[in-house]
Amino acid sequence: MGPDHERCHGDDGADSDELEEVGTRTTRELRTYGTRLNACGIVVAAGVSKRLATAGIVLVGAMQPTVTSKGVWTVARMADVARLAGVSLSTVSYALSGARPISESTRDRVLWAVDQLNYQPNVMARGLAGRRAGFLALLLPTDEAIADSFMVDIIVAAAETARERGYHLLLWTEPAGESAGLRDLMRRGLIDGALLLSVRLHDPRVAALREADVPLAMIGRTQDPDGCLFVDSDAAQAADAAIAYLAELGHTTLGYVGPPLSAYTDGFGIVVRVHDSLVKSAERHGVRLYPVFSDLNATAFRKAMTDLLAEEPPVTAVLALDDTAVAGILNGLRSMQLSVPSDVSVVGLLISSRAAELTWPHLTTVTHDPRELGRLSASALIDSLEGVTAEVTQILLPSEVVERSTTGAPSSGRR
Amino acid sequence: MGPDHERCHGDDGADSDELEEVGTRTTRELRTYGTRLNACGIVVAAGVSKRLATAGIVLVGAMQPTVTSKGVWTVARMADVARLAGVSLSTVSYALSGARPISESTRDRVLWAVDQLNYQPNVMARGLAGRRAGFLALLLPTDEAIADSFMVDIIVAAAETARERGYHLLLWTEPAGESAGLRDLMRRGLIDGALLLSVRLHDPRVAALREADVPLAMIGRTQDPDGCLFVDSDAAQAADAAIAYLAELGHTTLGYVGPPLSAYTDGFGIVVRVHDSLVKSAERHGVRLYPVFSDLNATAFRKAMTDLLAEEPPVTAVLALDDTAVAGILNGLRSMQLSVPSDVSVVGLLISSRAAELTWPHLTTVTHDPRELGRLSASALIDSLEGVTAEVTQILLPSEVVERSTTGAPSSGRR
DNA sequence: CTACGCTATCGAAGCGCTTCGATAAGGAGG
DNA sequence: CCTCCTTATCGAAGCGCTTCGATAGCGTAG
Repeated sequence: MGPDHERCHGDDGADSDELEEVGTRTTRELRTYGTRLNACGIVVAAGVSKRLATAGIVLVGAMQPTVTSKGVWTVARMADVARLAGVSLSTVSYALSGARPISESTRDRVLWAVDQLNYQPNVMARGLAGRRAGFLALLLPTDEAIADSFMVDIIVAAAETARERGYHLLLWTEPAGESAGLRDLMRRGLIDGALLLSVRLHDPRVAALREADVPLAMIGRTQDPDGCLFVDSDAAQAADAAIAYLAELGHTTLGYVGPPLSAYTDGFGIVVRVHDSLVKSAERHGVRLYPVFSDLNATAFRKAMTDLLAEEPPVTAVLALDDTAVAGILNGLRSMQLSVPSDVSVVGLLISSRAAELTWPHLTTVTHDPRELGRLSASALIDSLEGVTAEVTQILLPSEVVERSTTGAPSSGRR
Repeated sequence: MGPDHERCHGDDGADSDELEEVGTRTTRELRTYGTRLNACGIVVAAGVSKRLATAGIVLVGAMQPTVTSKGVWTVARMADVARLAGVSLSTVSYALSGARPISESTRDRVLWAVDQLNYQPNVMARGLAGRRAGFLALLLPTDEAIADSFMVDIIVAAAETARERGYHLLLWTEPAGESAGLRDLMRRGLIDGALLLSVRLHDPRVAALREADVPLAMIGRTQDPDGCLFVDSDAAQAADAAIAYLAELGHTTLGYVGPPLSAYTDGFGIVVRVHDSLVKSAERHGVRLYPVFSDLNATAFRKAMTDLLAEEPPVTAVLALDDTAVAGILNGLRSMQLSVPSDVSVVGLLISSRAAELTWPHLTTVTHDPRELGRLSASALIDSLEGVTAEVTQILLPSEVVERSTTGAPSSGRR
């Protein structure tokens, strides 16, 4: 490793001169990846490039996907496939892309040759020549993130899905609210589409992408996502499920510890939607709901809990959205000598199981698999890119109650 | 959005026919990104492509980086820069890459033109023509991950660093232990180097990459990382710092709740190194250390704690490596009616602050900023790619004690 | 039997850049 | 004053693919 990979760049530049024609194909055509990947040679029927010889590579036989002992390997190009299949370059291209009809027999031969040579299309060449680049960007705001515990899962799932569908996932980080770098990215003709993480109600990235006509899928959604593809947690359904669950347990007075007011003004959609939905659901289910907004620190949480318990009647169950908030609430209750769930039940909304199991007692949550967010958004974006669906996919993921150890029936005689 | 971005692909194919020469440059040369990015036009002095006209775009003036109201924008190519600077294409290339000497005055003019046109080199073209692709792959095992709470931070930091240095970060997911997909990736001539996450002591990915001569940097390290670039947590130092810290508090009998034995046999380097280092450090500091291996579930953790407290004398402090383990231990202690830290102190090794603050009491940790892992590894890899350093960078990141609320002096009279 | 329209395939022209050999312009040495 | 170098710049040939127009072959209708 180290600087070694540069070694064979000191090319004497004379390699193609002393090479004879081999069939209809010059050795130049058969050139190796040696310039790029040191010690990688292509097999030539007769004549050994000086460069390869220098690199100590012995070339034998015809173009085969053989990997010799010394790490010498061959990289088949489309021309090799065409030759082996006995068709022209363009036929191979069409056979693989399906852009024009190719007879079944020809296609079979091409596919056979592809398989024989273990051919992998060169991404760069494809991107340069065609309209499709084969890249999706995953736009990741760097500064903060609400619902943070979902992040890794979303990312990994999106990457896996992209890969399965033949795309590459590019990670693009940028402070939330900016889109200058993103614009550059787009002008480089590099990406086919973008996946937006941590979408705000008014997200400048969306405008930038739409203006440049880069197809995009939001994970989350803006205030008015009309005509724009998105996959989001169904906040209304989750809120309703949570309230219904607590109501069923017998709770009639609930508290909701929401994020600090700044999260609302910053335009985190999920925060706003959960809040509104909780209020509506509480009404529908005939339970009282006291929402408070709390900063994300121990004192604030404790104050929030004190306030909620000072209501008349006091709350018997508390809901929270943020994983820090949940930990803080449990912490606050404990320091007030109240036990969970016998004194107060706690429910976390849209919290990953990873985080839920780091609390004690383990947190009852109303949530869905965060991987679905990554998987579905990538999938929908690719569908739209490839014209599989004519419609704009908009998905709201329903949540389920995962009962762990922070919830129970309200204590009858407390206070 | 949705299927819209495909609209102008229904190209009538007649656009270049009716266009006249403009200066020395045909309108063909000035072609737009319209095929790729619908509704993006390039400004032509005379003659409007039918395709652009159809898209409702009005073209005026000369090639300028103007972004008109309707989202019409121009994408400068190197030829545009060359023309504006009054030099040849190759001169621009050399001026930008520095591959050949270019006079200062010329370079200045080129840079001025680049700035004027807001030129961004096309990544695909550069990758195709040159030896440098401009991509780094971040190899992410999909199945599991020890030290999981570091993951997002590492990923984001690596992406940011790559971007700052002019590289793109590609996310490549693959089940740990496999490298077939990785091989394909490399044969596609797409990546310049790879960043390996969750490296095991014997990691097949390393062999695959080295065989293909793809430069790589490990985040973590294999058993024998000789000659290979890596950035890893300094397990020995962290272990020693933890032991020293507890010894200083007055603890003389410590427990270590290690991951299940399978983590050792699976070859997670960090697990093995922490274990060994703890044992050595304990000896050096003259304290007793009882290591136990525990499965990652509540019963197992409780059993582990029971065992440790049954030692004679019983342990007064417990160390753990995994964040689940830490939560489990705190949980177990609580269910045994023992309080933290007055009865038992708990220290987490290499646990992110995010996770540390989800526990209650907040966990004292011995750790470093996980972002450093991402930042330094990306940085070192790029340095080695660009030949900045001749040496092989191998970094062991030191940790610091972050005292939160789970540690204190041992209670004198317990039990 | 010829004209016509299809379909499957081919050839060639790029995509936007890097890189290599060639060349013009000076400077030094004879 | 001419030759030989050196240095800065240019021109052109690709990189490996997609795509467009052209063409050969064939079936069908006139």
